[in-house]
Parts: sequence; C-alpha cells; structure tokens
Amino acid sequence: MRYQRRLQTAPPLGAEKEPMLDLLRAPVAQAIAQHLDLDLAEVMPLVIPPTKAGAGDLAVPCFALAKARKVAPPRLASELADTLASTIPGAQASAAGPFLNISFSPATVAGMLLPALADNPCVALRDDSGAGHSVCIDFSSPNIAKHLAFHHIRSTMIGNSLARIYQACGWDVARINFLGDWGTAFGRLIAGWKRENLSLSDLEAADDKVTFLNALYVRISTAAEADASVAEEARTWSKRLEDGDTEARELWQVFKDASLTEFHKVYGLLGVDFDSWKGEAYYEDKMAPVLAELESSGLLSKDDGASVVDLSAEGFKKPVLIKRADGGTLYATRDLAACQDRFNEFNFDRSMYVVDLGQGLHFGVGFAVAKKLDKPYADRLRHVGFGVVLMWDETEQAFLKGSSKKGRVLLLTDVLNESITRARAIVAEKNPELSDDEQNAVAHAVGIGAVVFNDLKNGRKGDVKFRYEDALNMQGDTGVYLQFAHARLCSIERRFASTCADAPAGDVQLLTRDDEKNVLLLIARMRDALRLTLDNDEPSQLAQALLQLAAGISSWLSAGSKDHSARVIGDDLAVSAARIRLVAAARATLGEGLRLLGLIAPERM
RNA sequence: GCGCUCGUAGCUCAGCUGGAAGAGCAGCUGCCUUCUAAGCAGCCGGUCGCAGGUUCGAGUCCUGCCGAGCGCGCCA
Repeated sequence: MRYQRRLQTAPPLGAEKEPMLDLLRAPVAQAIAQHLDLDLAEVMPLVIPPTKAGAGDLAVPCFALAKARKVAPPRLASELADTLASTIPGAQASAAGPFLNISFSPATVAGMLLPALADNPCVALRDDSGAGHSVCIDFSSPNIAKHLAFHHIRSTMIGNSLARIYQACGWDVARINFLGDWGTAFGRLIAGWKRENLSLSDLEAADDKVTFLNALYVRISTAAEADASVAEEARTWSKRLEDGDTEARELWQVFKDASLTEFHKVYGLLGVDFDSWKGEAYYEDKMAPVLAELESSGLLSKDDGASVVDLSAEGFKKPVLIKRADGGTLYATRDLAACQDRFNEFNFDRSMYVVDLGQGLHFGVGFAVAKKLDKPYADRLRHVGFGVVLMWDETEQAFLKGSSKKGRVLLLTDVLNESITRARAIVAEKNPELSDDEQNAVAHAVGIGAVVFNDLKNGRKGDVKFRYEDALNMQGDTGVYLQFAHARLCSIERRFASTCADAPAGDVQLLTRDDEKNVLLLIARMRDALRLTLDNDEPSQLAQALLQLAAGISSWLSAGSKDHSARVIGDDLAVSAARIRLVAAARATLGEGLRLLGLIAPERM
C-alpha cells in the first residue's frame, strides 16, 4: 500500500518484498528491459552490487544480454549507459568494458531510504517472512553437574542469535535448552554424597556449586576404582534413581538445581534466556509411546538383542539403535520423543538443533526415522551444525583439540571474566570521566561482546581456532569496533539534541557527500544480509554486513576530523539537520544489528 | 574403508543464486587545540590445494586426486 504511488512509475517486482536495495535496482532493470524488449524478471538478477570497489552503486555485467543481441558486450554496455542516463533521474551510468556501472546521487538514495527508516528505525533489519510461523530452536544444552566449557559458547550464541533473528523476521520462537540431566553419573554423585555424609549446607557454602559437584565426582570415581563395593553402591543408587526412589530423586533435584544456579550466572553474563528447560530426565517415562509406534509400524527389527530401524533404503550404511539389548533406551529414542513432544506443544513449522557437526549422523538418522514414520514434521527438522573449537598450544605451536590432560580446557565463565577484566582496564584508561558503574557496564558489554563476536563473525561450519590474544582483541574487526561506531553516533546525537534544538526538519537534498551515500547503501544492504542469515541459519552473514556498515560509518565520521565541512554538526544548521537523520538511521541499524547478534550496544564508551 | 566439514595474503578469515580477487592481525608511513584515535588515510603482501570438465566467463558448479579436522551400535 505504502508504495502505491511509486509503483505508477517504478515496476512492482521486488518492490513490495524488498523496499530497500531493490528500490534502486528495479528502475534500472526496468529501463534495460524496456530498451531491450525483455521481461523485467530476466533482467533483475543481472543488476547486482558491484564487486569492484569504486565501480558505482549497482552494476550490470553485459555478457549474456550482449550474446542474446549478438553484439559485443562493451558496445551494449555503453549503449545501455546512454539509455539509463536519459531515463533515470539522479543516476549516472557509464560503461567499463563489458560492465555497466550505475551511480546514484546521495540525495536520491536518501530520499528513498530515510523516510522508511524514520517510520521504523529497525526496518533494514526487519522482515515479515515468518509471520504466523513458529520455530523451535534447541541450543546450548549443557550437562548437569558439569561446567559450561568454553566450547559451549558456540551453540549458545549461535542459537541465541538465530532466535533473535527469527523473531525479527516475524517467527514465533521457542528457545529450548535440552539439559543433559540423566545418566549413570548421578548414581555416582548420590553414592558419594551419602558416603561423605554431605548436607545441603555444604553445597550452599561452595563458591561454585558445579565445582563442588565435580570434585565430589572425582573423589567417588577414584574410590570406586579402588574399591569394588563403592562401585556397587553407585550402581545401586543409579538403579534407585531410575526406579523413582524418593531420596535419590530428591538428591538428583538438588544437583540439578545447583547446576542451574551456576548456569544462570553464565547465561546472565551472556544475556541469554530460554523458554523451555525440559531435559533428558523429563523424557525418561515418555519413550514407551515412541517405541510402541515404531513397533506397530513394523520398523523395528532385532539385531544382536537390540532393537534397530533399518535405514539402508535411505542411504545409511548402519541401522539406528533404538533400544539396547538390556531394554534401555538411547539418545535417538529420546530425541524422537522430544521432537514429538515439541510438535505437540508448539506445532512448529521448523525445528532446529544447534549442535556441533560431529552429530550430523545422529540427526541424519533421526530425521530419516521421523520420515519413515510419516510424521507431518519430518521435513521441518534442521540440524544447524558448527565446527569444533581448537585451542592454540604454545609448545606444539598449533591449534589442537581441547584436552583436560594437556591443560587445554577453558571454562566459559573464566574466558568471559578475563575479557571483562581486560576491557575494564581499557575503559579506565580511555574514559576515566565515566562513573565507576558506567565503566563496569561498558567493560561488561565490551568484554562479553569481544568474545561473542569473535565466535559469530565467521561461518559456523568452520572450526574455531581459539587464541586468547585474538579472541580478546579490542581492535580491528571485532565486536568493540561495532560498539565504538555506535557510541560515536550516539555521542553526536546527544550533542545535536543539546545544541541544535531549533534546527529545521532535515532535507535529504542536503545529503550530497559520497561517504554519506555509502552509509545509506550499506544500511540498504542489511536486508540482503538478513535474508542470507535466515536462509542459511548463518549469523556470520549479519556480522559481516555489520562490519562493513561500521567501516562506512567510521570512515564518514572520521572525515570530519580533517575537514570541518564534513562534520555532522557544523555551521549550516540545515545541513546538520539532514545529516543527523542519517546518524539516527545508522545508529538504529547498527544498534539493532548488535542486539540481533546478542551484543549490547552502549550509548557511550 | 565410508560419510560430513574444510583448503583463498606470513597468521585468522570474508567472498550471497557463476560475472572486475577483499578484510582484520602482524610489519611499514602519515593523522588527535573543536561531533569519541577502541578510530581514519595509505604502503607491503595472493599461479584462490592439484588436475581435468561445464561455460562467453569458475575462488564459486561437476568429477578425480592430495592434505587437514570430525564422525561411523548398545554413551550422550
């Protein structure tokens, strides 16, 4: 509706769905289509952002068009350049060999973008493609009575970011933390607890309850190795726990609550929360229906006493194990039950598992079984995999897999706190005028942001090579870089508000600088980045686009330190008023982008 | 052996549906008396693992090699 007036002169294709960059693209494609007597749909994909820097705002490689017309590409390019120059106001077109390059005036771009951004400052990072749809996102999923290790940041922050991004695109999102809260380890813990005659107050007194439980686990495991009767005690408690023994269940609950207390501290630091905390234990008594269904559908067969589903027709070499020879259920069984449970509760249109790529086979077979059962949701399941974390080993001079024996294990909370500490020292040095509270808040935002952004900025499928100096770096392509650009924009807005209260409404015609246009185009391209992020479940697409936006902003703002006329706030109040509109748009876009990645954007730092 | 992920600058990586090789770090130059130098401007640095194929055009798609990481039944 809002674009109706424009549609009388510009073509409809893409304009409704893509009100940002395509507003520039469509008129170009239309003019070319008309000139060559082609369908608009054929031409649109040929109008692309140029890969070569300085080649303009849009480009059209003319190879295919020229071939169809049986002319040389450079000749067609210059022919089209002449056509466009006369048909599109505010645009300049030129041929560079076989490429047609198009540039718009800053005011033309601003006129198209700024009104939309004034209506909704986050419009560049909004999309309603998910409206009316729901998605389950399974992420983080740590094991009870163990620490969140550094590698947990991957699932936790990729999942958190995807949850926010799906939400921004209109999806109804359920964030699920599938806790690993079941297994024989708890029998051991209970046995140890009883042997040592521990009480709740012992646990309460511990600084870190998970550390307390870990230590207990190590002691009882050592004792069990030395003494067979201790091992027998542990087995007995495991059995009692499974059978629902009251005392066992109560202690199990104590351990779980204690672990969750520690988890919440870390999630609090990271700004992550969940809608569902159903863990493995919850599904213990909910697998019978799954087994019955598999049985009645004739999919189960026996293999060495165990029950399996054959998936050779689906291309899997080995069948998937559903029930152990001793009757116990397994990982796959539990996930099938959980999947059904989520469908019952959320009626999801998509269900995602943010779990490392090493589990690809597990999800592959699990999804295949759902399909064999003709589940309506079988095609809605996605494994969002990611690579492992490798730690820099000084003695080996190489990135190696984490190993507790070799001291290459880091706790997530330790890395985060170290980063905050480093950030605190830098804040104190750079901004001593900020209050202590403010310095602490900035150190938190910057310290956490550095670690989180370091994890999100690259494609999720690659292995993460972790080196302290790199992950905690506060210079270059980092989270801090984005936050700093955002804080500068906020600072200019504050100054404008206090010194230019009587400024007129900003007139986009006064935006004439190329660096201003560059920022506008970068904002417009956020839509493409958002779509790529969503299509590929890949937050790095958004992260990379934000880096480019921040670079454009930094370059623009820094121009003012040499050239007084380039400043946002200058002698000409009308120009300042126009530029502050761009500042506001850039600040809102950058701030929202940071939020979607799970970072905090301080207003001063 | 089979499967998955990958191989781009000294290091860490980006490169969207094929269209004109990009960042950051490290090294070297410049730039803070007025909107934040956690920054900006610039230099240096690449037969995109190798070989074929498809195409007007391949870092991108296909095949085969080589190399790395991870995974392949009664743990999760």
